[in-house]
Amino acid sequence: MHSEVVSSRSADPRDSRESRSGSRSESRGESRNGSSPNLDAVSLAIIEQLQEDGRRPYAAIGKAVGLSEAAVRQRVQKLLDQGVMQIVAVTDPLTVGFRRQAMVGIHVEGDVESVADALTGMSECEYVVMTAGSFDLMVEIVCEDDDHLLEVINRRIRAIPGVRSTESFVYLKLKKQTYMWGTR
Amino acid sequence: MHSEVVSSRSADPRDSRESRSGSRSESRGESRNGSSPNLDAVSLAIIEQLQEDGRRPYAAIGKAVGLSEAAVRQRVQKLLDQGVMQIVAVTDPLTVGFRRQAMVGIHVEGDVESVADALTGMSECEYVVMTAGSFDLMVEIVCEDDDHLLEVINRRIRAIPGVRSTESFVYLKLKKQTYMWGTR
DNA sequence: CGCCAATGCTGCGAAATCCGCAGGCCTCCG
DNA sequence: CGGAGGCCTGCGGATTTCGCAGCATTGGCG
Repeated sequence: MHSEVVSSRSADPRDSRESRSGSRSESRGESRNGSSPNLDAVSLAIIEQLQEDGRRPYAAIGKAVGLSEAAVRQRVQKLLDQGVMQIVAVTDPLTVGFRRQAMVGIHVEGDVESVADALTGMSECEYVVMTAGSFDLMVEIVCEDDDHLLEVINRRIRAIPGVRSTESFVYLKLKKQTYMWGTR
Repeated sequence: MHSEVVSSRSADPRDSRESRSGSRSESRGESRNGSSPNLDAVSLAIIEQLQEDGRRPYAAIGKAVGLSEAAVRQRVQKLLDQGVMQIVAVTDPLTVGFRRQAMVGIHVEGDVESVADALTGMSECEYVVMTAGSFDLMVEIVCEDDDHLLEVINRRIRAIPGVRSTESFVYLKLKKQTYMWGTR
């Protein structure tokens, strides 16, 4: 994702160091079944606990999964360091002042990845994915208002070399947004 | 990396309701459609801190935003209760065993919302949004493998009454995924 | 104007949690 | 056999969380 994994301990405000774990390359992962690092049932259970409440105490998690507090702490730290998991605050864009969202499908000529990289650098792009199908790229955009949205799509995205054409899907209503995979 | 997992803490997280007093916060809250959160600059700064590290201690946050520990704690609790924010673990689907993702555009005849509701009930649908444009709905799907994906798209989604046709965009590579709304 | 209720911040002990570290088991090789 | 590495437990001490009482500000109202 290009962003960083946050470390959890700290107690020091400027301790925002991040751990670099490859993470960018394993999305290539086609490896049948063997790709997953060390995710046993216990780690999965820990993740599940933290999906319910990212601030749940280690001791409570340990009781739920059958491990000591220290063991849970070590596992969580490892999952964070490895980039398998992040513990973050997620918000509803509408409630924090972004009133226009859109999905944009993009047709590319030439190198798709370079276009994707350019999009990745734009702060308004929350989500950039290379796809198979009639679009080469799909991008989710979060803007403050219509003017902002127009400017991003027409001036910025279409100005990227290699972008042949775009098609926009303005959000009318967000019906569902979860982050619960791994718990099914 | 990509993706994530989350889930709400306790009761309904989507409890988006507004506070009655239309407080005139100088930030970007703004009402307009009813959901006006009273988000001032300080709450935004708190959210920003928690987007970097969901487990950051209240005292550290307070030092960063200029508030006491107790005040930060009260604000965070309120943001959680109001459903403005969630603190959760997010994971990379690939590392948790989901190897196929796709965005599906859907053409609907008849009532769009009822189709959307049906999709919302499917656990494989992580993201359901009603859009303006050539698709009426866009859905993100997370599956374990190709068979699973095929079954979801061809058997389940197309079986929903009102679905006229679908177009799939299988993910080749996820380039970016952030949760930084409200921090720009 | 004064009063009252509501809101939001601070400060402060007590309780709970986090954190580092010292072992104790295992397993895996050389 | 011996040692290195991985993972767990247990344990104090430092830190953080939690609940509550005070205080200041704001807005409604007679």
